[in-house]
Amino acid sequence: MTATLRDVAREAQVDVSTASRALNGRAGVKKELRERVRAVARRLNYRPNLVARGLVTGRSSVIGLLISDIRNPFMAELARAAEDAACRAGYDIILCNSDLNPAKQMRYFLSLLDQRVGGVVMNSVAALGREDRERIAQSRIPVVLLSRPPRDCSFSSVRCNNERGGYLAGAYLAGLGHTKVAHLTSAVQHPNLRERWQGFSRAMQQVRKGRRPVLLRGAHNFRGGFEMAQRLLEKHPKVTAIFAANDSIAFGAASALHAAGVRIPEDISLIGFDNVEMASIVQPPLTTISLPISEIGKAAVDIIVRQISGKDQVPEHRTFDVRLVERESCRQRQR
Amino acid sequence: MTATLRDVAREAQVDVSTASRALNGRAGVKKELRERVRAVARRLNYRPNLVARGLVTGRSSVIGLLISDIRNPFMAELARAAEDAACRAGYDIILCNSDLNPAKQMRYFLSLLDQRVGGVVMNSVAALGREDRERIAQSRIPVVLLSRPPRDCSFSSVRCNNERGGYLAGAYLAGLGHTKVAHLTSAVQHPNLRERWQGFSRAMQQVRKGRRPVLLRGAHNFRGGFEMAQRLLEKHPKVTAIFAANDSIAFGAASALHAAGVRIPEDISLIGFDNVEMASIVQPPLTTISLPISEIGKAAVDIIVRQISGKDQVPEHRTFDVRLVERESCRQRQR
DNA sequence: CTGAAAGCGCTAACAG
DNA sequence: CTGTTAGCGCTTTCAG
Repeated sequence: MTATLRDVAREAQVDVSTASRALNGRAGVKKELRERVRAVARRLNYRPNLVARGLVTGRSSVIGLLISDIRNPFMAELARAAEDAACRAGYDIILCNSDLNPAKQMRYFLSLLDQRVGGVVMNSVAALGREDRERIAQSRIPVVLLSRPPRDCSFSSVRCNNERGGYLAGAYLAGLGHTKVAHLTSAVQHPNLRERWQGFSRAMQQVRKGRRPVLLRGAHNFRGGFEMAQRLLEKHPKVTAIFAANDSIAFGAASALHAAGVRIPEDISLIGFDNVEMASIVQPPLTTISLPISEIGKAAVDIIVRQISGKDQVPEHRTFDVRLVERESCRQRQR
Repeated sequence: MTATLRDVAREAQVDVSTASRALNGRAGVKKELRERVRAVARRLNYRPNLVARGLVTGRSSVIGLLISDIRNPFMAELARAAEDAACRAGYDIILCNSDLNPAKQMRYFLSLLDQRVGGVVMNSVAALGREDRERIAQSRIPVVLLSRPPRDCSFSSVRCNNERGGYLAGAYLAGLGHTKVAHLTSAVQHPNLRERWQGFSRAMQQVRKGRRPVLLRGAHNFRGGFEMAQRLLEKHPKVTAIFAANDSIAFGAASALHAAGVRIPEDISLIGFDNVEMASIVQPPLTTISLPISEIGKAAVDIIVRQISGKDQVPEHRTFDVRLVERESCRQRQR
């Protein structure tokens, strides 16, 4: 059905190897021949079979993107930027949703290996056992983590300064006079989330009268935020400010608060993390910690691409800065 | 580095063909041998090279998902469902964002062909020229459109009843007494969006005093909705209700309205389309047309999988029903 | 039931 | 500069 290199070669009356060279623009092909081959290829609608090429060259033109859940707007933005960068570099992206489930994550990684992807951008390997981590390292393909990498490991990483982001959130709330605060985060032990919590705690410890924040764990999505806020209202009614570990959690919390007749920011202040597009449009607009999501996605793919083509397999690490975006979901604590 | 079938065969002291049969569970291998081969494979961490397998069998285990933009929450939900279904069937998903740009769309389709994907789920081919459509059809791989297919074409399709959805929105607004209404939709001539508009128009024509709705076109995303609403306020200040062609547009419009001091639903009623998760959490919660997004994504992949494995290449068409979800963004028109 | 041989479509030495 | 040869890792006839 679809024309092969042999068809082109036969039609142009040259050998397949010559046709290959001509089409790939490799040096050492007479101009006239190259033109002829290219003309035939165009006429036959020839398209190179990347599967075959990958088999012989040993390198594929596919990159795996193994994330928690594409429905998380943060991940969608990141995936979009990653896909754009990959496309520009001539790569395709295979999308996998792990829900941060370790078993699922490992299964997906192996299946990406089966597809002989050139590299993988993935959330984190913190939840995986030593053996699995070893297995990933042994695969010898470039891996970029979207979180702080474990010590002495061969993976690259791209992330934001989570600790500082958490600190900014805490300092901001403390500055508004809030002493009884809560942090809504995930049940999963993800480095990014842990660091946010650490930064937040550090900020709260620095203020006098600062009590230890209430820590609630649940699913790190809209529903989880909703449920955690409900629990919070029931068990810790004195809390005057909430720091959500990401914007999705914040949205869920806002929804629960609203349903319970608790006003934001009059009754409770709310601050998020990520600054996804939606943060600016919910009512009230969400004060949150902003990070360059697209740049992170792009940087991750760029590292993979560089490591695939170059031979420098030295891991690269990039940390992006964060900043607080003040909108309308927080205010001075009322006496 | 990674063990090959030959390694397994040598280690198990059988021929590669026997090893292949044993591992693939094909009939006609003595039990004892099969066990031995499998044991060796496990010991060597053998994983089949799907690229090589695809080359010889001619069928790949990858499906292309060629959509407008994964950042659209509707698409993210659909992609997630599609990926889940694909994974269950042993397929991987390659993600491509076309922005509905015809040239980009075609480029991506061809690049998916280069990867020898087994099939493609894509938005629509309406924007493509005849020649490109022909090219897609000639590829002979199963294609599922997420919109009404052009007549006499060989593609399958999965979609919702857009016309009815538009009609429901129109009838609802008319029932609330709105006669001066506007429709905010995309500049792109997408069948889904056109059908929504047609249904909406039909509903408005049925009411007495119903004027022709104002029709505004822009980007079918948050920003587009924002800009269209601004234009609307400036040029058509008398409008009392807005039907947005999708929820993202509605969110953008809500934001612009809010920024201009126009209240929803007191001053203007707003209804969306898609019922993405966010619709229930914005303030006020968005009244919208609901469709089974996940089922659509799953159905699309299921059709591809069925057509790849079975030999029935007859196109399949599925239409899902819609319903109106009444929340708080619309109210009776005030005199 | 198992092995030998051919070949998927392509690239990459190596000769000429 | 071009053709010849070999082979990537796997499946699949075809013999034995």
